Amino acid sequence: MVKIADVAKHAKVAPSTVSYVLSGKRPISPEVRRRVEESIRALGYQPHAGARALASRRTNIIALVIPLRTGVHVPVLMRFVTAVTARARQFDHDVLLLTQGEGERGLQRVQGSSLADAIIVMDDELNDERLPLLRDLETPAVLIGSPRDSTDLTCIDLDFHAAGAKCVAHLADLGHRHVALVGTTARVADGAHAAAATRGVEVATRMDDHVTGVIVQNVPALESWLHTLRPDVAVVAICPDEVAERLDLTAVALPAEDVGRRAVELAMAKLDGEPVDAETVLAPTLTIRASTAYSRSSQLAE
Amino acid sequence: MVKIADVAKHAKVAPSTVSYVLSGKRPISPEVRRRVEESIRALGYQPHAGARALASRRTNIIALVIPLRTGVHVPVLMRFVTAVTARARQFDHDVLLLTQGEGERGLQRVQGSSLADAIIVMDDELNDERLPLLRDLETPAVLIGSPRDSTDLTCIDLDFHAAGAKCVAHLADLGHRHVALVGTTARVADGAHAAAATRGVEVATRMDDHVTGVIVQNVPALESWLHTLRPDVAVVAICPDEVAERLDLTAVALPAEDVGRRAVELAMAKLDGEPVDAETVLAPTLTIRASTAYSRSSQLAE
DNA sequence: ATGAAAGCGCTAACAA
DNA sequence: TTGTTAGCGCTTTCAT
Repeated sequence: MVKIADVAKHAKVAPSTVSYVLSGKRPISPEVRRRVEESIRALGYQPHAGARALASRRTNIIALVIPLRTGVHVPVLMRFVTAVTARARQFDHDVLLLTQGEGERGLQRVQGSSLADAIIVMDDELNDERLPLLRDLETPAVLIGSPRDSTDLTCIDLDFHAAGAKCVAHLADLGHRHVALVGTTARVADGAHAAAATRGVEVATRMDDHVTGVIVQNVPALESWLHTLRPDVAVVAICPDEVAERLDLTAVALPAEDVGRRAVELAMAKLDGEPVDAETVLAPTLTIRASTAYSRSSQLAE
Repeated sequence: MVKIADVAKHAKVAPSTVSYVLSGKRPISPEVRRRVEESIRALGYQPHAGARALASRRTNIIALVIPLRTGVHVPVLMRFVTAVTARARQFDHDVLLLTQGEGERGLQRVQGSSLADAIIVMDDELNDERLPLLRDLETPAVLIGSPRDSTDLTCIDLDFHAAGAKCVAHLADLGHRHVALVGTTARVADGAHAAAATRGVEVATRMDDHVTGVIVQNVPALESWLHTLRPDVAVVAICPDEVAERLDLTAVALPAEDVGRRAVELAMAKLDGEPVDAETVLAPTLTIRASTAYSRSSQLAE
């Protein structure tokens, strides 16, 4: 194994100089830098992660905790994961994968044994039992999801309130005046009601004959129900992109890549001691598909 | 941070004794063991991963490289991943997730910086560019998949030869005498032909009027084709469980959990210096569903 | 701008 | 059965 001392000898400098060339933590003369970099290349030197972690108290590892509950949409989960690992690499970090199965103990282990510089916890389960623990963690932590109370946390998620509003706005634009909310969470409903109030749209609590448009969440579970809808009822969904695509649904997608990236950025910011918002929220994007292809007004005109 | 010296002091023993209690690498008197364990609990001691890695040259981390090509069935991939992490934990190891995007460099980095004790590479791409590198790796490596040449490797996969044979046998049992192979790999085809020879079954290279049963692989791509088949043609598939379930197909499933588990076991065995086979192959299991619900003979009898 | 040297927290000889 | 101690390879003061 080639170690820093070997490089130092080869470049005729002190080991610390090699270290500083690598870390950039102090000025190095061009000549020395050149020699050191040359030696590193020549010898194929790669710093020992453990030694580095021990001396610097940085592991260059991010722990990522993923949920394995039934009900999580696996392809979306996977997109989160790959987005996180890709972004982490850009910060010269690797990703340690923990599964929910380990629960709190996983977090404690990571923290206790200094396995990671930061922890990203994915979960949309609003009242997670690990939330208190997450608040007390020394290790910088970022939560992907929207807990009821984000105090002392760093959270990132889609702006579900805005998403609800956007869905209503779209239906309103098409001329719909009576819409129903199906399977929507509180935040989406709030957003929908807020938008409805300003747009003169009535929000029904359940389907009735006046309803000409519906906003649905949790589409996978409602798929068969959707098929029972009259074809002239407009549907706007809040669901994974692929599901929306498959069913040709106008929808606000969960921006998995964005969320994953931002989660890493937040984690790194915290690690650098920068202040970050407790709640980061991503603007929704609505993609129009067949389920709202025809406007209410044109239907009326027909 | 509580360190081993703190525990040692608290338990009135030497640091090394604490270390040995933890590792079990030398006999400890019951009394001392009790005291040490008590102190560990009282102080909430957790060994520093980096320090441990530096001193013992073991990281207790397994690197897992997953493919992200389009075409990989994500749910199955995820089942591999969770199976690997779960089994790894039972060996007191964590999982570092690398994505294929990094290619060879990822492997070199893991090895060069001593990030992991072992590497598991998932890939069914037969002629992977990383294969030569994998052969030369110092770090114990296990390949999930079936490369053309497994010399100097440790591979684990479903026994596709046996799977092909099993499919033919099942069709033969049902009275089929003319079967076709669709989308099958060489190994499956070999197994199918071998079984066909002993069972008096004709294997057609393409669909024709004599064919009463087909063996399909790569089902997702063939889904629409399957719908064009006459309903009395029996279908046996080699595909993920969930796909088979959704389409109600008699099938040999890819045993993701088993493969993941065994991959970890192989990696740990190699790490312990135990000799392992170059190729480990898992016996196929065939689940009977609607696509072969009626035997040929009973159809003829009708 | 560079070097020397003291640890980081742990494991594993080596001693007893 | 237990203790003492010399590193593991790196970072980071402290000197110069």
